[in-house]
Amino acid sequence: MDKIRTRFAPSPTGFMHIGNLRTALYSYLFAKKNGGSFILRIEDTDKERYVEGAEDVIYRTLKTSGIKTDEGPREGGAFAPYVQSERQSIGIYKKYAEELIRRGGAYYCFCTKERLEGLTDKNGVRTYDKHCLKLTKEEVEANLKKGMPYVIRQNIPKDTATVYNDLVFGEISVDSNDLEDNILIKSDGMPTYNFANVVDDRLMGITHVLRGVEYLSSTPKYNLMYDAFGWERPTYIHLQLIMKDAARKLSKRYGDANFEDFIKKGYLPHAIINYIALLGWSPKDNVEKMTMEELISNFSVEGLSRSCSIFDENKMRWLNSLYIKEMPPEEFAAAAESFIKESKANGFCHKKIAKLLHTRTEILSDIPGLIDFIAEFYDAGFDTSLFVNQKWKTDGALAKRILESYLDEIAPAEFTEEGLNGFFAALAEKNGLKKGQVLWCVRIAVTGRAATPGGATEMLDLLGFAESGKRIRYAIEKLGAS
RNA sequence: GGCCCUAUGGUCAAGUGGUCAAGACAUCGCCCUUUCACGGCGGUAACGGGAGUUCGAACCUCCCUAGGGUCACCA
Repeated sequence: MDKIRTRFAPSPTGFMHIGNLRTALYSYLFAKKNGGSFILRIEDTDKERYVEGAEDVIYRTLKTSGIKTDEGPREGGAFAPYVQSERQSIGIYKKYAEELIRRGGAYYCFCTKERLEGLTDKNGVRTYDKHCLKLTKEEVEANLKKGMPYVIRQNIPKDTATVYNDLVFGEISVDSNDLEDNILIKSDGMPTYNFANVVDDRLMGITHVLRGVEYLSSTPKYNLMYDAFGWERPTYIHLQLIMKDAARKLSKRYGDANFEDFIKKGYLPHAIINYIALLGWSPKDNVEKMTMEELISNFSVEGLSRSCSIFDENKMRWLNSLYIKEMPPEEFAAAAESFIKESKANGFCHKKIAKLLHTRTEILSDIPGLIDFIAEFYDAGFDTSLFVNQKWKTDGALAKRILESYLDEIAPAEFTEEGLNGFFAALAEKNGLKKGQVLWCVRIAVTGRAATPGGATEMLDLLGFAESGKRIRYAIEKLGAS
C-alpha cells in the first residue's frame, strides 16, 4: 500500500476556528499514526475573501498547537507550490479542466446571469439545465473566438446512483440527478474549490481526505470527477460539526471559537488540543489526558463520532487545570506574572502569590479575580455577613470579639507559619474557642472574601504585619457600624 | 421544499442481541484540612416515540418525531 498522505487545506480568512483546527489535528494524527505525511495547502482561490497575513495565523496556530507539517508553502516539498493561487498562475487547473472536457466530464458554459436567474424554481432553488452542453464543438469554438465570457462546468451524468464508503459514516448513496453541474473554472479563470481541491489532492498524492460533514453529500460530485479523469478515488473521512449549543454551531459570528482567543484567556495550547481531540473522538482505553505522542498512538478512525458534539468550556477548563498543576513552580510563576500584574497587586510578593495560586487556577485569566482582594480590599465594600458561618458557629459579634482580641494579643513578631500557628492556638484557647473559628474570622477580616487562595495564616503572611493589622481594624470598624 | 446525515444523563461519551447501561466534566454530599483550595470517597442523573424481527433489543428493520448538513462564479 502507498504511504498515507493527508492534508489540511484551509482558506486564508485570517481566523483559525476551533473546528478547523480539529480537522487539522485529526488529519495530522491519522497521518502520523500510520507513518504517513501531513501536508498543508492554502486554498486561496477566492480573491474577495483573501485576508492579508492570514497565512501567518495558520502557521502560528499550527506551531503553537504542536502540529507539524511535512510539506507546505514554507516547508516546500516535492509537489510545490502549495498555494492554489500560485498553482493557478502556472496553468495547472486550466490544463486539467481542458482534459476533463476532452474526456466528457466537463463543458464550456456561456450562459448569462440573466438566463441563469430564470432557472430559479418556486423554492428559490436554481439548478442548471445543462443548456450549454448541447452546443456543438463549432459553436463553442466560435464563442471562444468572439471572446465571450465563459465558465467551465462539470458534466454530471444523469440517472446514476453514486455510492462510496466513508470511513466514519459508512456507505453513502446519492442519486446523480440530485447533483448539479457545478462550475469548475470561474469566469475570472480561477478554479472553484470543487475543482482545485480534486486536482490538487490527486496531484499531491493525498490518500485520505479528512474534512467536515458539510461535504458529505457533495462528495459524489468529487468522485464523479475522479472517475471521469480515470483516477482512483481517495478514501474519505468526514468529521461531524462542533456545536455551540444544541442548535447553533460554533462559529466566528459568536466570537467564541478562535484558538488564539482561548490562548489569550489563559488556556495552555496543549490543553485546547487535548480537549478538542476528545470532542468527537474517544480512545479505546478511555484515557482523557494525553500528550501529543499519546494522541497519535491512540488515534483510530473507529473512535470518531457520527453525531455532532457541543463544545463544553467547563471540561476544557478542567483539563487546563490539570496541565497547570503539573507545571514546575517557576514556569507557572512566569506564566501567571502578567495576570498577577493585571490585578494591581503590586508591592506584594508575586512569587508568594504565584505559589498560592498554582493549585487553585483553572485558567490563567481567573487570576485577577482570585486575588483582587489584595488591591481592592478597601474599595470593595466589606460584607460583614461573611462572618456568619453555620459550621463554625460564628457571627458578627463573635468576630468582633476575636478581632479585638487579635489586636490585643498580637506580638510584633515575625509572621512565620509556626509563629502564627502558635499564636492562633493561644488566641483560641484564651477565648474558649475552636481554632477554626478564629481562623475563619481573621481570614474574612483581612480579605473580605469567603473563598481565598489560601488560609488565614497564608493570607496574613502575604499581606504582612502592618497591612493585616490595618485591615483587622477596618473590619472591626465595619462590624461596629453594622 | 428536494437530497444526505444524526439521535445513550445538563455536557463529552463507552456500548455493536443477554451489562444491576462504563468512564469523564458539571452538580450535590461526606472525608481530609485548625481556616480557603487541592486531593480522596460517594450520591443524583440517560437509551426521543411507536410498531416489528427475536426466547431476549440501546444495539437489527420500518414508520414517526426532533436536530443538523447541503442545494453559489464561498470554501
